[in-house]
Amino acid sequence: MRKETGLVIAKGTSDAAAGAPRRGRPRSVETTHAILESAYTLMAATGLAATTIDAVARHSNVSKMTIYKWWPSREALLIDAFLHHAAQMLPLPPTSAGTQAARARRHAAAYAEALQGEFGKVQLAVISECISKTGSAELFYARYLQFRRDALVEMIASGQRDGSIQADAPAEDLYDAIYGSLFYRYVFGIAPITPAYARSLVDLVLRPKG
Amino acid sequence: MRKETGLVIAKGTSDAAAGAPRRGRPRSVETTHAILESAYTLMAATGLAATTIDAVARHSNVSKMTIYKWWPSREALLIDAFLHHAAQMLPLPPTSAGTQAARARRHAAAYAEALQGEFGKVQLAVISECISKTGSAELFYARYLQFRRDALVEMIASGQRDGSIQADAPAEDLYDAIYGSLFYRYVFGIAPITPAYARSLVDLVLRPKG
Amino acid sequence: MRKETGLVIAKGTSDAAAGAPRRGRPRSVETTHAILESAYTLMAATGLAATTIDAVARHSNVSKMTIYKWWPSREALLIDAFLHHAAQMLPLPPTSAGTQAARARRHAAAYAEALQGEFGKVQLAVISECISKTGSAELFYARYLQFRRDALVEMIASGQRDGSIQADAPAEDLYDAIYGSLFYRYVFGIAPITPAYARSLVDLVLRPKG
Amino acid sequence: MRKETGLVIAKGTSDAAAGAPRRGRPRSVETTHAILESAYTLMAATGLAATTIDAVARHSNVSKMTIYKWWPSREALLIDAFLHHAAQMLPLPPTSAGTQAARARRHAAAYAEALQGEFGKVQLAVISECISKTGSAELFYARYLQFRRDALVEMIASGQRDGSIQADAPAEDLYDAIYGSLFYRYVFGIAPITPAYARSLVDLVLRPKG
DNA sequence: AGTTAAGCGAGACGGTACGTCTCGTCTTTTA
DNA sequence: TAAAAGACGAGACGTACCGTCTCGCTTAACT
Repeated sequence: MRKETGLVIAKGTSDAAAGAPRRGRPRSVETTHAILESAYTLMAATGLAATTIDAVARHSNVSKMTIYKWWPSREALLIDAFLHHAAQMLPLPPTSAGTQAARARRHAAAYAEALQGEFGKVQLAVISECISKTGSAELFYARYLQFRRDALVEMIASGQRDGSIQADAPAEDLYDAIYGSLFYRYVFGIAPITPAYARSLVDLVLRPKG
Repeated sequence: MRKETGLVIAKGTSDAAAGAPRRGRPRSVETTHAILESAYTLMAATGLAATTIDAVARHSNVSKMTIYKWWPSREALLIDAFLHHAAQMLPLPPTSAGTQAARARRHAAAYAEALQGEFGKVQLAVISECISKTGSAELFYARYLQFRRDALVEMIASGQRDGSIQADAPAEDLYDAIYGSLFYRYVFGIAPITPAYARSLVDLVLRPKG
Repeated sequence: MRKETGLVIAKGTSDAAAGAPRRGRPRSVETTHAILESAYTLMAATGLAATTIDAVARHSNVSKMTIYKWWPSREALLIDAFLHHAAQMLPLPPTSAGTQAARARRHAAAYAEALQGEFGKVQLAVISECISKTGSAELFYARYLQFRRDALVEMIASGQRDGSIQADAPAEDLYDAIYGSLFYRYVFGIAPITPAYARSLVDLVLRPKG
Repeated sequence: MRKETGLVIAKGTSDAAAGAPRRGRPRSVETTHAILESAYTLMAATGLAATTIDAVARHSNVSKMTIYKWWPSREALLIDAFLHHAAQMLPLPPTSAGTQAARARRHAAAYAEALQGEFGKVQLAVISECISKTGSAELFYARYLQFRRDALVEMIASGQRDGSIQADAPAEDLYDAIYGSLFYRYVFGIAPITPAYARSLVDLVLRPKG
């Protein structure tokens, strides 16, 4: 089992666990945690714009130098802070009972649920920061989304193979139609993203049997 | 009848055209244009982060005061600058020949085409700026997207009524599935947004007859 | 009797009274007064720094253009506003009874008295403004002080001739020693300028007989 | 024993020298010097009005923040810049040979000499700035003048005690009569302040024996 | 036990944008 | 033609954050 899914940008964190006991004073784990917690807290509480490096340093009682030492940029820190919290929050697609269509329905509903809380707000802020700095959210995709999307695409494909999902378009397209819809509505505030809507959307796109 | 579609944030722009000849020196049209053109040019050329109010003032030879007088915030200016250009670029859905499904297909393809150029880049930057400052892109939706979405939703509904579109979900959901997919893929850089993909997506979601 | 002692800088004021009935709308006397009154009021009430052209325009309900039309600069306006009020307030040296020394003593005491009120504050502000803009207060001297100094110097000289003033230095030097002392103490806030101090100073410098 | 005579406004300057080795990066001495030198240079060269914080920052290659960090206001900086230069330029009253009256004569002549150069111009500008901002030049007095005045007053009093100065008024009054005269003439540009005039003034006021 | 390498907090610093302010000029309409 | 109304360019104001830099103290591994 992997402890980290390769998502962490900060240098050194994994090295510490691995092999060679480095010379000098080892990196303080509490400090790293304090930074990430503070970053997440500030993002959630005061919004993205107010989550400056200075503010994180103040809130966590850590010097700016220490932050700059381990994270190359603001978006890197924000992504790490998001992952630090989100990893547990929105688990990978459930392997639980039911048809693949039912599982897809459950996952979409859970995601819709999560979007309505703090998670949605912070996620969007992080994505926005990536876009602002790099022109797109590819970094966020690579570090967080891709893994989840791949898993769900595979789930849909499997449903197509066993006949429980009747839509015959590429599974990627089906996934994007579902989660793209949810994301689109969320970003533009078109309507509240309810679990019910998520479920109806899955049925609309996947056309499950029965 | 108003010429503008309610998209302009800057105060007074529309009042000037309408009725009462105001007292005092009238607002300079060239100045307004210079500001908007400069803002768009800078957004496209140097990116959103470099498109500061100071930079726009420098580039357009306009004083900062004048900009702050007519636009309450940076995002307001950026949206206006975007609209100023985009209005012509991505016209409303065509009223041209063919079934409603064919017209929807054409519009989606045109949008996909546009996304690949400068337009897509700038649009995304503006949306991201809105999110950064206000927490969501509702402002962008209200000033730009809503009008277009409403028109296309009506087109889809009309296709459903005359039977050329077989999908029987609410037209809004169908629209969001199409354009949400395009947006999602674009934001996360999942794949190039080709006109072909846009057309296949329309067929997948709307299930046109024949 | 002279109405104005040639102190006014603003153009046109005297033309209005004199001869030729000019073409077009005549200059409004109330406007001129309103400007000067407002300028003085603001100087006394809010201090010199807050007495901007904009503030005067606002307070007097006169357009900025009108002020700029008649006064070439801020200090010109401030001097005029000061003269407008001060001319009556601190009259020329009294021609009343007593020896020249007694009259000098009385005038110095009256000046000391005046310095302690609003007059002192405004006068100093105007002088300071002249220095800030032109490097010295020569303009203030030429328009206000010189006339008064000349009169008093002559009074002292007359006292020297008739023997009531024993000091034998040039009368200018004696005048400057008295009023320079008062001014110096006032500017640097060394001590309150009391009439008693002014009188003792006159006696110290002039050494009157008896 | 402190080297400085309490004239410096900038915080921390003296603390650095004293005792406790402070934490963090120590304040840069070159930076402080560059700021003061630039401020003085600009005052002398371009006048007080042009000596803005921005201009000082540009000229000294120092960030505005750094200036604002150490000086609370423009006048504070200007006074410090003046003191920085003036301290050497116009030394305290000489302890050299001769009677007290002769020494007073020499000091007055030296002051008159200095007034005619750049020093007089800058000094007056600083005083004017104090008046503009605070209503009087008490700040300038407290930080610069008082110390010198006290020393000279004591010198005059000593001359009175040993009989070399015959004037029997309070020594403060005598000092103010001399330096007030010089200041008055200088401010209003009544006449050039020559060393000869200064010496004759000392004789007029102090009436030295012989 | 002493040395050495790195972690870390405190805080100075140059740079740059922020949003506000006043100045003095300019351009209209109204009287 | 005077005056009011108000747009405008210029540029200083004081603040904030950025990312870099010196310091000096602390902590552990290595000698």
